[in-house]
Amino acid sequence: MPRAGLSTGRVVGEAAALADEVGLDNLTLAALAERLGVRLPSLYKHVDGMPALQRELTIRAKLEMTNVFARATVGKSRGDAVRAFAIAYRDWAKQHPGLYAAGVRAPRDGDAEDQDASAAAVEVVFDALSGYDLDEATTIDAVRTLRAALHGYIGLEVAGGFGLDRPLDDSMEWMLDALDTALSRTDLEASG
Amino acid sequence: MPRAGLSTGRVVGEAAALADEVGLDNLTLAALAERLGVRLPSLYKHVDGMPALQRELTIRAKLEMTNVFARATVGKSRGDAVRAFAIAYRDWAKQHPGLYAAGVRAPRDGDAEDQDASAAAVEVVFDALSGYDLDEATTIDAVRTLRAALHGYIGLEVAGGFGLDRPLDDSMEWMLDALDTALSRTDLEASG
DNA sequence: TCCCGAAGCTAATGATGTTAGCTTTACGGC
DNA sequence: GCCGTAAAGCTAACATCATTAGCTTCGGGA
Repeated sequence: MPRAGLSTGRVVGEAAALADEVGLDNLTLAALAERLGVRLPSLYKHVDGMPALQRELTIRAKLEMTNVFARATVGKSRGDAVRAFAIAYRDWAKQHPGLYAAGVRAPRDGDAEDQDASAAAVEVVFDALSGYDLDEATTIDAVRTLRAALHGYIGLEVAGGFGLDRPLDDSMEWMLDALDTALSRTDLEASG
Repeated sequence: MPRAGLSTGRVVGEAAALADEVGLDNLTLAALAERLGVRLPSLYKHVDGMPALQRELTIRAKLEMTNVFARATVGKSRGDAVRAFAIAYRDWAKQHPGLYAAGVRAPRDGDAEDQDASAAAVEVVFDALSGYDLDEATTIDAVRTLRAALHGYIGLEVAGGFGLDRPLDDSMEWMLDALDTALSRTDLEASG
């Protein structure tokens, strides 16, 4: 009988694909093993159990998001950067719902690799807002607001929480306009 | 041996308390039964399994939130109403993290009771924003934005996703100011 | 060629959710 | 006050899942 030829990377990759299909909550080692054509305990040669697999997914998600969002916002600033970031964020989250769910988990204390991945992802948001010339405190406020708005919007959207009769794109556009308005106001105040 | 004297209400109530303590993801019928001083299968006399229990929690959460938020915003309007709503929202979510997590789940198609509870909760947000005199489409945009901003903020906050060196209250305040600014701007445009 | 490490397997264990069917309690009707 | 019945709670059994232990075998490097 030939070997399956697994590796940690392949196991995590298939786990991500499976999570996108059935939801992160329904990701199970049993289904993952079957998908890989292998018995369940064999997975332990590549991944140290379910909690460790979830952690791997979290880190992979953060790294991918960092890349995608950085590429989407490069060369843009202010409102353009915010819009490009928002659209990339939403598209990626909808294409990878399981991995996205893994990506919004906070690192555990002392987990340096996860902490680094998180910091890099937040850094992209900082960069996207750098064109507004905000002071330090306001920048943090704005980064938190943008992250919260997008995270909440996506969360409610994929959960089906928006039942009202109006296109979701339009409301997202209004939300981004509102943020741009607030940022420009702060910008003027700070420089005036 | 005397009876435990359970009821559906008591079971769901203890489930909510347990979920708040250990997290909704870690809520288990086994622990719930032990907490109630009863064997696990006995729970099935009052609740129709784990999925049904989660649904009960979802509905209970929406009803409670509707009451709390309505009471918090009564007699207030515009920025005051938005602030009061936001504070009540955040306080309640932090006091009831498990129940809150259950409360942000969308109803399943055809589940009239859950749909009604959801509609009532959204209605409170509409009422809170009524003082801005927005047109219908803008109202929907604003309701979605406010819900998304708060849901995202709470989600990131309880997940420990905000690692930066600035008080969380201050950033929330900035976010609410930004929204108020946007709403007042729209207000002026619409009436000017 | 040999050999050793890693890949994958079987077997066993414990936790959980679920169903079936039994016993017993408590309450309402007589 | 008694008695029958519906509901409450129980034991037993089973399926699924995660995890650990220990075995077998493949495959590349000395």
